[in-house]
Amino acid sequence: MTASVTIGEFSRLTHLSVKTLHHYHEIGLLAPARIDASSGYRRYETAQVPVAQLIRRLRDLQMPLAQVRAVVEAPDVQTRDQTLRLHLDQMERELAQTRDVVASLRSMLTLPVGELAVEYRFMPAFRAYAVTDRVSRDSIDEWCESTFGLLGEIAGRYGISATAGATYGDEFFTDDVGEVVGFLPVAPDQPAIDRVGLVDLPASYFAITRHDGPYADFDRTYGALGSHVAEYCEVAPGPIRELYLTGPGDGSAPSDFRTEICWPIQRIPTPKG
Amino acid sequence: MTASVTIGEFSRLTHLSVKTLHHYHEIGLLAPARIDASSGYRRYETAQVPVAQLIRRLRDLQMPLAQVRAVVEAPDVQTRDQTLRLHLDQMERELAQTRDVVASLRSMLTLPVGELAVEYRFMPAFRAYAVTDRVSRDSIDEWCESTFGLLGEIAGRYGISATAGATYGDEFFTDDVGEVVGFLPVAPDQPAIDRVGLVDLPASYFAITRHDGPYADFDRTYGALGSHVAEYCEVAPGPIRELYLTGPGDGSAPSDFRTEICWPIQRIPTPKG
DNA sequence: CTTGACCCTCCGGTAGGCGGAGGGTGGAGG
DNA sequence: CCTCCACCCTCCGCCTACCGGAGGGTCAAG
Repeated sequence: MTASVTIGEFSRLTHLSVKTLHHYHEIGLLAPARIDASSGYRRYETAQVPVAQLIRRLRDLQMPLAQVRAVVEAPDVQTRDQTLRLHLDQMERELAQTRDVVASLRSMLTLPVGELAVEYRFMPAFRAYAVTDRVSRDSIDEWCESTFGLLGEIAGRYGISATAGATYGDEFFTDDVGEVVGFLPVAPDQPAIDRVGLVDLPASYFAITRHDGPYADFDRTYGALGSHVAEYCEVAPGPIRELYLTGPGDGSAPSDFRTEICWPIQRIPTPKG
Repeated sequence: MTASVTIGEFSRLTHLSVKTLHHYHEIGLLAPARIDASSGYRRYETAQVPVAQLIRRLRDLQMPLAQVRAVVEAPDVQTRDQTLRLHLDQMERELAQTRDVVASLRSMLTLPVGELAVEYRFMPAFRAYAVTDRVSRDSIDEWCESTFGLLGEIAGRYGISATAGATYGDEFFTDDVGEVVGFLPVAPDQPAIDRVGLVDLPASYFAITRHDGPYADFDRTYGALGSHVAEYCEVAPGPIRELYLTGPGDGSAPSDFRTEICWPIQRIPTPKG
C-alpha cells in the first residue's frame, strides 16, 4: 500500500526541492519515515506525499511555516479549518490593501502635489475616554477598527457627539511601533467606565491640515505638512494627533474620509519678512 | 523652499523607520542631503520627502529594492513607467496564481484522492523540434508560454498536428531549477529551422496517467503516479515527460486541460501474485 | 552642568531557504 | 572486485530587508 523512497524520489513526488525537505526535517515539520542507521540516508514513505503536498500548497500561499505546522498538526478538522480560514482572511486583507496602494501610487504619479492649506490653531486641554496601547504599524488598521468601534459604541450610548481622534508617539514613526492613544473627548465631569480610561490631553499649538481621502495616502499629507512645519515653525514635543472628522464609522467611502492632521508646534509663526 | 531635518524628523515626514533610513543610506538608495562632519548626524532635506514616499509606496507593493532603485534612478519617465508596469503585471500574475492555489487547496481538502488509471506504454524514439533551456520553477509558466507559443506557431506554419510535450530533468524537481525541453514531434526528414533545434528523444517504457484540470494541481497527480511507480515498477533513468493533449493553445479553459504525465520505467511490470 | 532625548556605529538575528565544499554510499558496468 | 557516477550526507555561509540592542557621542533645555 505504501513504498519507501529516497529523498530525491520524494522530491519528484511532491515537487519540493531536496534543500526544502532537509529544512522541513531539521525544523521537525516533515520528518522522513525512517533514517538508515549506517548511511544516514533519509527514507520517506509514499503515504507522506499528501501531507507534503498540503505543506506545499500552504507555502505557495505565503503561509508562514509556524502556521503551516499548526495546520498539519491540527488535532481535528475544526482546528485546521479555523487556521486556514484565518490565513485566507489575512490574504484577503492584504489583497485589498494592495489594491489601495496601487491606486494611491497611480494618483501619486499622475497628480501633482497640490497646494497645502495649513491652519494654525490653539487647542486647549481636554478630557477624553481613551484607549492606550503599544501598537505596531502592521497592526494599526485592526487596532483602529476595534478601538474606534468601541469608542463609537460608547459615543452612541452616552450621546457624545465629539470628534474622535488619536495621538501617535514619535516612536510609532521612528521605530514602526509605539504608543497610540485613541480618544473620544468628553465633559470634565464624565464618569469613568470599563475598558476605556479617562485621560487629559494637554493644550498645545498645532499646525493643522486636512487630509481628504483614504488612509493609504496619509504619508503624502504628512510629508507636505511636516515639510511646511520644518520650514516655517518651531516643532514642539508631544505626539502628532489625528482627528477623524469623517471616517469608516460614518458609513462613508474611503474617498470621502476627512481627517485633520495636527502637528504640535511651539507657537504660531510670525509671517516672514 | 526646502528645509533641513534630522533623521527622526524625516522619519515622521515619510513614515519610514529610522532603521530603514539607515539601511537605505547604507545601500545608497536614499542618501541624506548632507552629513555633519563633526557629529556624523544625517541631515535630510524636505525636498527628499517625495522620493522617500515613492520608495515607501513601492515597498508596500513588495517591490524588491533592486527594482525600486531602478525606478527612482530611472533617467526618464518612459523607463520608470516601464519598470512599474512590469512589476504591476508581475503582481497581477501572482494574484491570479494565488486564486488558483486557493481553489486547488479547497479541492484538495474536499475531494478525496480518486482512483488512478495508470497505463503502461512503450514509446519509440522520435525526432522533434525542441527548445532546450535551464529553467527555474518560478519562471516555468512564462517559459512554457513563450516556448509553446513558438512551437504552436511552427506547427501551424508546417501543418504539423503532433501533440507537443516537454521533458523535465530530475534537477528541475530536486533543485527547483534544471533542464527543460519543450518539443514538437516531426517526421525524421523534417528540415532544421531557426530558433528551435532538432533533437531525437530516446525510446523508453513509461507509466502514464492523464491529469485533468489546471496545472496548479499537477503535484497531486505526480504524487499519485510516482507513488504507484515506486510501489509497482522499476524506475528508469531519464527525465519525466509531459504531453499536452489539450492546453492553453487550444483555447480551452484550465479546467478542460488534459495532460499525460509519463514516468520512465525499466519494463512493464508483471502483475503481482 | 546635568538630564534626557536624540543620534551614531557595530554586531547579531529573523524567515525560508539556496549554493557550494568536502566527503560518504549504492548500484551498474567492466 | 574495481571503478564510476549519481546520489546522499553535514556544515557553513549567503540572500533580502530590515529589527533589536549594546555601547557610546551630541545637543538643547533647565
